[in-house]
Amino acid sequence: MDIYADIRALVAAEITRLGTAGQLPDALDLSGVQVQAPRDASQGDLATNAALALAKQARMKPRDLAEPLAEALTDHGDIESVDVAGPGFINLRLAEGAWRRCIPAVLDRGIAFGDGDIGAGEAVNVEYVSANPTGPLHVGHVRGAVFGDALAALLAKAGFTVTKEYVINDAGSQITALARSVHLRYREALGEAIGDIPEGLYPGDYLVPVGRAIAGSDGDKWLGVDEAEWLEPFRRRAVVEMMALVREDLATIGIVQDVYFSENQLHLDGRIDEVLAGLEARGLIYIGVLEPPKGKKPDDWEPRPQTLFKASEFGDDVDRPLKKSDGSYTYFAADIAYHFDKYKRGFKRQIDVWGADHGGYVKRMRAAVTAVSEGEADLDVRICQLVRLLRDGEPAKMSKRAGDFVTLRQLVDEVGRDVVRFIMLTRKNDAPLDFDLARVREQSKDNPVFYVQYAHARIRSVMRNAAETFPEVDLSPAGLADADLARLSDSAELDLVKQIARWPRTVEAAALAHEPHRIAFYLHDVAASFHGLWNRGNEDPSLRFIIGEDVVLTSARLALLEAARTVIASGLAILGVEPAEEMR
RNA sequence: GCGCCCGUAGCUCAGUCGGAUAGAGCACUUGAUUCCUAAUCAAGGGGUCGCAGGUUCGAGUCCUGCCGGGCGCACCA
Repeated sequence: MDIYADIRALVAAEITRLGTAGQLPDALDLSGVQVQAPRDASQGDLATNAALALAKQARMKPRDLAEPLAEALTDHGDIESVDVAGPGFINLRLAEGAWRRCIPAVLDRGIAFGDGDIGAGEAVNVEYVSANPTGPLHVGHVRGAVFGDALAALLAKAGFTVTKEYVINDAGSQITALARSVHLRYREALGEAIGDIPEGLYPGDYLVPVGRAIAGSDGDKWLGVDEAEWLEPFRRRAVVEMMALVREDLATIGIVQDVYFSENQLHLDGRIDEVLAGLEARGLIYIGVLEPPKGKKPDDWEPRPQTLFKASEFGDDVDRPLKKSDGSYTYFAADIAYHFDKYKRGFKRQIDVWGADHGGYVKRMRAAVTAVSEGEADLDVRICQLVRLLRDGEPAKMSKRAGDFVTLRQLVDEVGRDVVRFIMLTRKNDAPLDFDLARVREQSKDNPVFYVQYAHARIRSVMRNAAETFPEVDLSPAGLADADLARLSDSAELDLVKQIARWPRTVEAAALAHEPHRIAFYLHDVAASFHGLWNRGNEDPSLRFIIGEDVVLTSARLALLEAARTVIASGLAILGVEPAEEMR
């Protein structure tokens, strides 16, 4: 149940009814009508902008529209009072009982409370991480990984059918460099002194076991033979090994994707030719010469005829090359084929999660998706800005075992998986993020992970104690659902009830905006309400949760706490963070 | 030079498809422990929402221009 949606439906029904009855214009477009909580709670529980939103098309003054509507709403049982305020807002105060009804609903549904249906089962593809398979994941990958994973979970909760995908860039020249690096390590494993790793190859120690493994399985069969012979097998073997490494890394922060898609397969299957032929047939490809970039002309720039895609017809600034000067495909061409493949697999909604350094690539990719799907598919690209690693406010220094970067694993080893995931989601994706290794391990409210976890653990603790006080009472969610909730009458208690009631709407809004960080902020707010309620008991013992001589009151309060705990667990599940049972 | 993103309290940031008197944490001041971790809470002060125009009943939010910062900028992936 979503009380916001219920009241909006009620408002819409009344407008329609008044239209039919001739008191308001008929057949108004109600799409702009919203019901939301006013910023200032003294104005009421809920407010609707209906009169303001409809004034123009109804050709009426907002207040003239608001009056009859307010009058009509007064009759509804859940609505205690109605008044018209400001330019034409209709402020509603709901009966306390209407709010309290969400508590048994939460207890009944558990963490499924908040599951929505705005997705209506529609297929969405979320592609994230997609790091080049040339080594372990590093901190630069983590934010996108966590963001994409949480976004996928959020969309699933909102009722979309989500596929989580990783595209393996296993076709480019960096894989050739990787294969050569592995071959060096292979020779090393067979006893050769290889000296320093040459410039342009991958120096990281993580390739040592790969070379050793090949030496173990294949012996010396790749020694002293032409590169032409060993290169392809080494490329394949190296990619397999690196992807195993990547998946292990992802598993440490709880990420398992549904599809790992090989870009190389697109080349092998001739799918790039295919999609380009389609574009060519529609006149969207031509041979042309691009202008040099203004203000920053590369030294070796020369006019060069290339195969170009008319990206500028679909909103990009210039047309984009599909083939390199040697005639081979650009990465962009492969990416077009890849996104076309997703479209053919049924994804009209596609989301790509990229790092900040790919910002300049967004327009052309969106243009290409529009072109190949003939406007049927929509691609949203979410750019994750950089993460600055700090320690007590200073740039963090960590040993860099894997070449020249800090790995995901080092980060997880130091602060733990839940902290990594939560902190990465405490900022909008398009804002830079400071990750302070010292602060996130503090057990204080400076640390939002701790703060939310603590709220959950505290509620668990209350439940354990209540079970000792009332051993004969059924304190399970099902048992508490029958509690006499009319006993919840303190304003701080009702505030928490109202916050819990906002959960379904929070999920819906965050999913539509593709903004999982809103979940993290909501959870922080719920935790704050709970901690506040707790401390009310310090000031006034009659507001404590466990009242030894009053099992009915205690049950009502425990029902509220269990609902709050459930919503926190429900939100943490989206973020991929374990709810804590106790803090030690 | 061009494109994208960001600019909100001293600091770090929220801000609901445009809504009412712009919010939270930190820091500062003051206060609160018989429940169940004070690992928390309550109260107070603190703002030209970068600047200037525009759109409209209404703009932190949308549009245009400028200022400041980040990222990117033929054929790399």
